[in-house]
This record gives sequence, structure tokens and C-alpha cells, in this order.
Amino acid sequence: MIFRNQKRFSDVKRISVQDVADEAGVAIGSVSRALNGHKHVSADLRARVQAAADKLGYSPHAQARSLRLGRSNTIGLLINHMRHPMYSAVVAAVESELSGHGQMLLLANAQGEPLREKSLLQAFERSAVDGAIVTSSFHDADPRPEAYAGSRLPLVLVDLDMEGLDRVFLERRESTRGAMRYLLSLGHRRVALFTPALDRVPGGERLAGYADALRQANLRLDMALVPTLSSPLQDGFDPMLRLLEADDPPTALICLATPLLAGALRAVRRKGLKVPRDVSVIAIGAPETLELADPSLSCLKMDLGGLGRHAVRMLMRRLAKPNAPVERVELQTELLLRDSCGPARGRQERR
Amino acid sequence: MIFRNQKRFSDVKRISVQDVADEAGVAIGSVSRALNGHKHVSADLRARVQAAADKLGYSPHAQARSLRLGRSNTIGLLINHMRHPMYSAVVAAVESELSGHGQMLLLANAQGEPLREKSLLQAFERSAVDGAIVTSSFHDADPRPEAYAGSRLPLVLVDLDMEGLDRVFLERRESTRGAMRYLLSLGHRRVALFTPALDRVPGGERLAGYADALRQANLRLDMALVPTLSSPLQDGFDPMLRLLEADDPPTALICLATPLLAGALRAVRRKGLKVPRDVSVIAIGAPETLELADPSLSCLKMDLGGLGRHAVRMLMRRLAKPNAPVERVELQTELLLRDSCGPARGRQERR
DNA sequence: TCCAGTTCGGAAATCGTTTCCTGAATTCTG
DNA sequence: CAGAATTCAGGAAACGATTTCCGAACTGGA
Repeated sequence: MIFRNQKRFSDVKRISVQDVADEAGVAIGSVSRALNGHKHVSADLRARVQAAADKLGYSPHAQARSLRLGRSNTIGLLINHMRHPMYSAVVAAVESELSGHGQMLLLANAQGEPLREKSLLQAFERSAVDGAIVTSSFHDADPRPEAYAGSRLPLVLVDLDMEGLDRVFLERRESTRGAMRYLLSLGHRRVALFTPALDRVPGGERLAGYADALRQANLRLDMALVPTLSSPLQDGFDPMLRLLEADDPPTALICLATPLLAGALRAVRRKGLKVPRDVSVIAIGAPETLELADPSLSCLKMDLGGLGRHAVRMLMRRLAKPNAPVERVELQTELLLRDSCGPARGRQERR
Repeated sequence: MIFRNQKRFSDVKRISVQDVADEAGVAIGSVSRALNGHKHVSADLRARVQAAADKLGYSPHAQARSLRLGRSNTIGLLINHMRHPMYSAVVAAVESELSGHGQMLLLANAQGEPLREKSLLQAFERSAVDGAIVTSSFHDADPRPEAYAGSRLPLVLVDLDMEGLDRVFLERRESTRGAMRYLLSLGHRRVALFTPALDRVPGGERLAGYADALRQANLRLDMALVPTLSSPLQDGFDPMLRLLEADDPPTALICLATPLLAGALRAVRRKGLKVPRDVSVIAIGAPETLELADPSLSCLKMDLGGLGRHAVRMLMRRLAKPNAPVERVELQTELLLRDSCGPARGRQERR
């Protein structure tokens, strides 16, 4: 008999401040003042109202309250690729950070479609969220300033460095250069780089760092080692196999920690090669997602939690002081050395 | 000059149905009727109103509307462990399914704390979500019927089989028995089982299936092979190492695909053992999260997407017909054989 | 001509809350 | 003790949208 079952949804009326007022025998306005800790409320009234509210199990209707107050204590989080491990980590971080601020989280997924992204931002406005955090995954070469700037909402951009808006993003160029320099110092001369969308910001930055290191070492940039990949969710098997079967195969790989990496490692195994004996590997991603790999993979460690935490902090700051100067935070990316890199050997010696 | 920057948040007034009415030179009621597709609205009026709305960029205030309408087109999703790969997959599935229904998603994380879970359900009620999907991770031996049944919201339970509420959950006992039987058929006699919280539902079911298989094979259940694990996020290294260094070490492992598995595999490597030569492994989890493992891991494949899809479908159904009979869906779990299991050898032969 | 049906304006009620206004009661101040 | 200041609480307005009710103007058909 615990469950009155389906019927319970319909037959329970929502109790309002009016009901509490009736119960306590006071005016409706007094209830509100008593519950919201206004000054100029007698202890007696406060107690009576509190008792009545408890007895009836009253809890204020958030929508009505936010209609009146003009704020909802809810923020929107717009994700572009939920399946991308990077972004699920951001969701987790944002949620956890937000709950500490007494805010709720409205989540939406634009799936990388600019149109959908725009309509979701509008939906956020309609829902009267207080602000929104937007993570862009597939950046256009020219990001979409009109969509963001046209929004009436306070926005924080995650992982997209766009003028005029609060934003937090990961450093990529310098750290990729560092990873590359490390591999070069081990004697590697042919290093493959697997990162999608080289014509857009994240991929472009990595390519730039990669090229920087080659230039500094007076080595030629061979774009055959940097295959064109459309999506981070693409399987890396075919591209890697092609490279390994080509004339002058790579002895090392820098690769985004997505199915790209899983596929690339499969290709390495398929060819009977070993990491790090034959191929050194540096993954780009969160160490947690690399746990299953053997040997443990060296990686460029992206601070995904930091993205979420800073985004929330920035948004709260913006809500508190709407006219504060725009903030721009670049999170450092660290090269974490583990067991997947070794000295180059093999083919080079024949030269 | 595209960005009027911070000031744009304050100086743009929200435009209301009244503004649209003025712009179109019609009455406020007509605007509402025109936009909401009422009958008895001339094509001319409809066009004029639409034009005015577009020109002003009007979009109705969701809070005000839902206050009046009594529904918010938002549903709540209560997660218990965002970091658990299982639940992030459910989030993704729910989000994607929901967007097809024109609903928004309010996300909250109870972090496995019953108190927090209860207060979040209340927050959902306050937020006037139309319904909620609740995923329980750490089930109490006796789940929390009072919290769920006491809620005024239409609820769908994910992965918790509780009478009286719509629910979808994974089959565990039978599939674990199947995995175990398979390992026994390969000659394994000592199989470790790594699944947390044996005294609660998910762990208990698996243990039951494990024991079933042993009983059918007339083998003794040795609880030394089923260590007590407090959390799925615990590292499996220590427990596995202890087992491998004990007198009669396991030759196979069935393990939840979380840090438990990553740690257990590290322990296997640490002892200089190989999968599947020395230790056969069956993971319990989503194949996507196992991609990096070498060799590729056989697994009990949980249909996480199915959990999310069914949950949304059930909730939509419940909202449409509040008095429909309670629905209960059990999703089958499939044993996916890959390269991590082999015949038992070694120690057994000495017997 | 009359009646029924369509179309739209205007005003008012409603959802549940907070806040402003106002008046009464009480306390302080000189 | 009179006047000023403060405290307290009731009543009503406001937030923005939808909906209902009523009435007026118009159309078309019998």
C-alpha cells in the first residue's frame, strides 16, 4: 500500500503560498516574507508560518518564483559532442561545480550542427536560464561570432578563444611542440600526427606546434604523416595502417585519445609492431581514459576538469558583475611521460 | 563593433507578447492565438503577427508559459555517479532521445548520497519538471521506495527494479552465469569476480549468477575470489595483486569495466602474466570503453543506450497517459567474445 | 431579413511568487 | 507626553503568457 501508483500524479494538488497562508491564518505576503527571511518579521509569525509550511510540505514553485524574480538559478550547458570523452568530462565537472552554487543545469547537445546550436541557444533564452556555457568541438575556421554575440545571455565559451566573451580553453600549440621535441630528442624523425580538422582551430594549433618543432630541428614537414581526419570519433585503424605500410613509415605517433587512438594502436598490433619498441606513442587526452592501455601511454594531459571549473566560476562572476571586464583563461597542457615512448631504432639506421 | 560586449546583457529588454501586438497593430490575445496555431485565425493576421514576431525576435518566456500551462516541457535526469562510464552513456542516450521530443533536460548528480538524491528530487518538483528519470548506482539492499513513491513526479527508474514504478534495467544474473559457464568450459576452475557492493542489487545479482554456474558444475564457491569492493571507481590493482600472490590464484577474471578493470589488468602485467595466456578476462561494460585494451577484451555488453532510450519512451508514455499500467523492461546482456579468453593451463595441471 | 458562423479586439482571470504600498501598532526621543 | 521613527502585517500589484468571455463587425446562405 505504499504505492498509490499511477494515480498519485493527478490527485495531489500542488500546495501554494496561499494554502500556507490559510493554514497559518495570515496573509499571503507575510508567508513569503517569513520564509524568505525578511527583516521586520516577528518571531511569532515566522514560527507559525514555518509550522504551517512544514505541516503542508510546502515548497515554492520555481517557475513562478523565477518569473517574478527575473532569474532562474539555472544555467545552460551546450555540448557539441556528447560521445567525445573530452566533453563528457566537461559535463561532469560543470555539474559538480554548479551544484555548489545552488544552480541547476540544463543540458543540450548541438551535435556539431551550427543551426542546432543556434536554436538551442534560443531555447536557453526562452527557458530563461541565467547564463550558458558553450563548448565547441568542431570549430569552424571562422567561429560563429554572430550566434554567440547575438545572444542575450551571458555566455562563457569553453575551448574556443573568441574575442569579447569570457572564455577558457586549452593550450595546444606549445604543448604539441613540446611533445614533438621530446620525440625528436629520442631520435625519431618520422612522427605521425593524428588530430582531426586541421583547418580549424584545435587541429590547426596542434599542427602549428608540430611544424614549429620540425622547423627548429631543421627538418622538413611531410604532410603525408598528418592524414586528414574528419572527426575525432573516426576509427584510426585505416589511416595508421596505410602509414605503416607506406615507404617510409613513422616511428612515432601523436594522437588524440579517441577512437582515432584505439584504431591506430590496433593497426600497430596488426603489423606485429610493439609500443614503444617499434612505435612510440603520445596520446592527447585525459589520463583516465587511457587506463586500459598497455603499456601505459605517455600523454598530453588536457585539464578537462579545469575547463568545467573555470567556466562555472567565470559565469558566476559574470552574473554577479555583468560589467566586469572580459576574462580569458588558457589552461596549460602537461606532457605526462609514461611507458609508451622509446628511442628510435630500425629503419633510420639503414640510412 | 560586432560585440557590444558586457553591456548587452543589461540594456536589451526582453520583448513580450505585448510588444509583438503593438508592432503588428493587433490585440495581445490575437498574437497568442496566431502563434499557437488556434483555429479561427485569418491567414492575414497570422502572417502579420509572424512577421512582427520575427522582426522583433520574439520568443515566448518559457517560465511564464509553463506557469500558465502547468507543464514545462522539461524533464529531470538524476544521475548518481557522473564519472561512472555507465552513467555518462545513459546521459548521452537520454539527451539524444529527448531532443526528438522537444523536451529540455535538467541534469543533476546525487553522487550516491540518498539524502542528496531526495533533495534533488524535491528540487525537480520545485522546478516543475514534467517528470524525471532516476538512475541508481549504489542501490541499497532495500532500495529507497519512500523517496521515489513520495514524489509527486512521474518517475522512470533506470537500472533499479522496483515495484509500482515504470522501470528499465539490465539483466545481470543470467548473463553472468553465461560468462562463468563459458570460462568453466574452457577449463577454468578459479575465476575471480570483481563487482562492487555484493550486498546490493547489481553486485548481488552477478554474484548469484556466478554462484549458479559453480553449483551447476558441482564446484565450491570460494568467496576469497570475490573480494569486497566498495566502489566501482576503486582501483582494482591491490585486490587483484593480492589474489595473484595468494596460494591458489585465479586463472580468469570477470570484472566491471571501470578503474577496477584497469587496475586489475595492471596487476596482471605486474606479475609478468599475460592475457589470455595466463589469465582470461571478461569485462562487464560498454565495448566502446574497452577499445584501448590489448588484446581486445571479451565482455558482457551492457545496453546502455537502450536504458536511456527506453527510459525516455516510458516517461513520454506516462506523461501522455498518466493512468497507463506500469511498465517493466529488462534489457538482455550479451556475451561478446573477443580475444581475452583462452583455455586454462598451468597450475591446474599439477593437480 | 434573419441566423449562423467566422474573425478579432478588449478586458479580465489565472498560474504562484515576491515586493511595494499603506496603515496600524509599537517603540524611541527629546 | 507628544511627535517621530520604527516595526509589523495585510492587501494589491506585478512578472509574462494563455485562455475565456463578451461583443462587434463581417460574411454567406436560406
